[in-house]
Amino acid sequence: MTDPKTQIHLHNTRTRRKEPFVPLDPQNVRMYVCGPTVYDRAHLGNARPVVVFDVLYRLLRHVYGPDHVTYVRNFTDVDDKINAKAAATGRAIRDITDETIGWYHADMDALGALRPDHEPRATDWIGAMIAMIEVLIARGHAYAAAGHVLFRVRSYADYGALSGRSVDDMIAGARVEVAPFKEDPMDFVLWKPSTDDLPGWDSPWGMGRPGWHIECSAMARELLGDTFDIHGGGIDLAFPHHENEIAQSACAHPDGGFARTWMHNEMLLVEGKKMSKSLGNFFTVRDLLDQGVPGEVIRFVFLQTHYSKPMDWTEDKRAQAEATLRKWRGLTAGIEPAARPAPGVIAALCDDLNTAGALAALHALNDPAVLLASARLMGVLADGMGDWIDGLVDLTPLATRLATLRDTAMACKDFAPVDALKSALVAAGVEVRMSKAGVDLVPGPGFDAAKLADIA
RNA sequence: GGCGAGUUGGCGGAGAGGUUACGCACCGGAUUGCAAAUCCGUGAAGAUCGGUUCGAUUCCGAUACUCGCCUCCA
Repeated sequence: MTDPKTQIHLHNTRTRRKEPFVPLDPQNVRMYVCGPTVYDRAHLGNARPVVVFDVLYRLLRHVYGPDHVTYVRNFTDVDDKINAKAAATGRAIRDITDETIGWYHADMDALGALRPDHEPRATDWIGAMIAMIEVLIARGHAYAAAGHVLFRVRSYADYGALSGRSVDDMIAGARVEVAPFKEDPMDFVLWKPSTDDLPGWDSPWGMGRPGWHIECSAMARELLGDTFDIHGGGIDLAFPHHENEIAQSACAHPDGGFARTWMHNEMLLVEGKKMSKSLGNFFTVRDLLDQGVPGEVIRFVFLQTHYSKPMDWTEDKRAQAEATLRKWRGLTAGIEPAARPAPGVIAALCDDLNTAGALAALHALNDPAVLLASARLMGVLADGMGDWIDGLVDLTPLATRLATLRDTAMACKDFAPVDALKSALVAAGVEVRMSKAGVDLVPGPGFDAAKLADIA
């Protein structure tokens, strides 16, 4: 499967350049992506990194072999938002996080995203976090104060390198009150105390719970090692989350390089604004699925925009994506995929995951078997994702009826009955194709099976 | 205020220092009982102002606008 001529290039946030991707170990390419905090349904913006890094995962598996890629995506199941929901509903935290993880899996599966090789839950790795915090304290990079443990940003000279800012700049722009027990305003929490009504674990600093960033540092190290290839997530995580991860990992294990390539996807926009809870402009993946928008269509819309650019979700894009998929599903129906995807598609994906370019290359293909194989490399036209295309309605009887009416009309020159039936079918969203060969009925965009009942 | 990203034809959206991106829509033609689908074809672009160059939408620098991020709350 490995083709020595296939060279992947990726834009590295750390160096701000597009670089040739050279894995530390081609036998085990390692990628960590920041996953969700599981307190509610994933909104559409949460789905973008999932699809982006799913495409990367598929590409890496294609280039290095399916057994030579390790993909880790965490579940953050300890967080104050979860605590708040538990307090508000009276439900157990584990109950909430289990349910939310189930939703997440169902929704991301619907988008055709492969499950990562490991999906660690933060609460299963508290010990590793405590151990890492102890190392940081021992090495002088962290200090305990007032039941908290804080990371000493001044102890890490490169703090701010990823996001391109200096500690002094950040302090100058700071607009938040500073806790009195901090040595420096920029110091961030590694561990914080828990009261009896909050989830807590025993630690050298008393009952408490981890801060936001330490989980990823600890779990990435446990599952991927001190140094690994790719770390990904949304651009909004670059600061402070990833900056703090780097500080923690680099200071705890200075010999490891932590992640070599950092990749960040841009935000999903709605009406030109980032989709976020605080703006109230969000909707969930499940909302769309329930409205009848197939996961494959959502995925296709995502792929139309390069991951490094903001993407506006619009009804128009949804309709176009659906039309294209209908066309391709029709072209590839009953066809076996070719042995290899098209070189042009692979080349586009290897060029910093140019999914829009790859889609364009797909349009240029004229062999359905190659189209199918190439599309599947990107996670579309997959088996099991195309159920939406067929609907559950057999249109054959109506096609036969229309053909009979048409034959009669051709003889007697009265086309009114034919046109009446055709109009009804069109009104129900059916594409009517009449040719010398016969009549073909295909569910089109906006197909509504309920309206067929009136015809029958 | 600091840091980062973006600005391409009606819409979406790529690549490349000099030759048609592509998709959708539009228009013309073939085809059709009329359509649809399909096929063929035309037109249409790169925020503004400078610079480098024989030549820039593509490189460099400003300006404008848009978006994102800026310590436990997010």
